[in-house]
Amino acid sequence: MAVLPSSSSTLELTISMPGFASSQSLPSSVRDLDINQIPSGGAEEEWMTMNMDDEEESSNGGPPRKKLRLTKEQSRLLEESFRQNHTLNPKQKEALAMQLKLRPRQVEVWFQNRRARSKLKQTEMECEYLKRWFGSLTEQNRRLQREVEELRAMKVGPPTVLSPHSCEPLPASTLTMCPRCERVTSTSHDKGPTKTPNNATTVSTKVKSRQSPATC
DNA sequence: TCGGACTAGCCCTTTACTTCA
DNA sequence: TGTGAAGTAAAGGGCTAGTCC
Repeated sequence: MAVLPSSSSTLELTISMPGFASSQSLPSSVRDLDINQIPSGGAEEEWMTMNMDDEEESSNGGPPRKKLRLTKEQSRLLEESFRQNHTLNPKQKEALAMQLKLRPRQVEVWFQNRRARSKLKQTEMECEYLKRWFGSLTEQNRRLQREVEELRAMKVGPPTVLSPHSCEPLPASTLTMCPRCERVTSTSHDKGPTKTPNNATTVSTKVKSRQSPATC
């Protein structure tokens, strides 16, 4: 299993640039449109207002906000900066905004959205991993149940389970399945050392906390 | 030392807009 | 040409930590 994060806060993802791939198929006239360039054919003042001026305008009953597409270069620089740091201090934000000819608020919002996308991707990957883990545990459980049935059926055979206390072999007839954790135990409910599945120790703490209480 | 007011930054949810199939 | 889905920029509200008085 290759995708297990060591911790949810430290997962590094390689995510394709949002909207970047899809933009490749755009007509060049659209793809190369630079939102920071003044559109030809007038409306210069409006354009400057939308890009650099007071951002409260649209919330005060002004003209409806216009959704802007970031250019490839802006996206590239933002991604690059995001790779170095997932958060920006005010100075970095200001500098980046200057460099990109955007408002600091736009840079801030972009980072917020980018963090959200990153988190979403991470959650999806964790979900996928847990699904697969669940599947393999289910299969393992099935196998163990079959094994128990077989052992019960062949009572005459030599016992294969040792008591953790006495190290004496336990008769198969004394073995039961714990209804809670579905582990095979002896009827004396010995508390021997338990082992988690191979990867269990690397699952995030959230997952760990949902495991059954150590009653078995 | 404690607590209330204020501020900045972040997250989460929602909205608005664009693009594409 | 119309439409729904997906992607994403932006807005707004809530929470929290830090600072000041």
